[in-house]
Amino acid sequence: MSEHNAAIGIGIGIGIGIGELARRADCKPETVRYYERVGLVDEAVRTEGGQRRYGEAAVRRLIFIRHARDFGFSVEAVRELLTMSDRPDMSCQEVDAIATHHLEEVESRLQRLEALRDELRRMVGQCAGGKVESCRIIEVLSDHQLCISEHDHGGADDLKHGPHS
Amino acid sequence: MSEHNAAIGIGIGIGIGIGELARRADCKPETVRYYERVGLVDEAVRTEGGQRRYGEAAVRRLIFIRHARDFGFSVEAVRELLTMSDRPDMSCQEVDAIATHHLEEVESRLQRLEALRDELRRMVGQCAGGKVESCRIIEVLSDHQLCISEHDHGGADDLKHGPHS
DNA sequence: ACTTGAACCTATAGTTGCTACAGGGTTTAT
DNA sequence: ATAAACCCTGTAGCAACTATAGGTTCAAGT
Repeated sequence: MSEHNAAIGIGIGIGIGIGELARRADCKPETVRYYERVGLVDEAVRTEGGQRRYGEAAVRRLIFIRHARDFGFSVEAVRELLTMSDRPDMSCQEVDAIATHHLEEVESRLQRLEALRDELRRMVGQCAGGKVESCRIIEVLSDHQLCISEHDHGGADDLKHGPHS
Repeated sequence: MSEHNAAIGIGIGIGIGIGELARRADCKPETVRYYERVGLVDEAVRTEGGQRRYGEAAVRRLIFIRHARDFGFSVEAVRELLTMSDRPDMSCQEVDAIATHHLEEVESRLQRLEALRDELRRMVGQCAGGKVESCRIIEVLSDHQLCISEHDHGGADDLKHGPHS
């Protein structure tokens, strides 16, 4: 049996360590411990010495989480998605709602980022390469009037916060 | 003279308080104090009672900062831009370099966000509205193979970190 | 059995750019 | 004189990790 399990990759009574788990989901051990702390992954079985050991289920769950995070879903959204994926009999309406909402946020962010890009292009395009004194970039930054779009290309925040649930 | 200054908006010996300053640059007093802490704005003159008072120069500087932040420049980038705008005789090469670099980052982020949007659209579009069991969204999240783009649509980080300097 | 070195443990602080308190003091207008 | 509106400092919080310090355990080789 252990040959079979070796082929699968995880022996039943043994399991893999946190490093190997992290490698399989393309993240770091710290991230896994973080997910455990915030309750996205269950507390792992421990060896006598206190080290975490994981099985196939944990690998699948972590890959799901990392993939959803890759898609930009917030940790809270991932938590909801996980809850639902644990209940296969449920209607997937809510899953769809979360994904659709997220898509909308990504689209609105895209629009604002495009406006920002246009404004930056204009700014950079107008720099004649002289002295700071007459630098178009500095001027635009000093005077909002010089922007085409009336205020708010999304703003710095837009580039920071992930779209939530 | 105080009538004239009232017209300008800031009396010479008096100055405005932090609240008024913040209002003029469309931010909050806390933000101004934060900028002071990190050295983006100078320490203000204080009243006898210890309250900050500002003049026109501070208003201009803060507006510049907020505008640059609106453009998505990081605080560190803003610091450099400020240093340069303080030296009008310098060549604006470096200004241009910062802005161009920032533009490039915005553009690359846009691309990844577009890929993400496409993937999300596909995912949402394929949801047939049945049970979670057969939910296409859950499936895609469980299995990266189902993505069109080979891995890495930018990732969650992309939606969080602002583009730096 | 022993030793080495990689992997692991916990707890805590740092990242970015603010924002939000708590628990006071000051200014200004009536 | 008193109240409303403003301001002060210091600290903690947000998201989602990442990094570090200082120690323990595991697995493999000799």
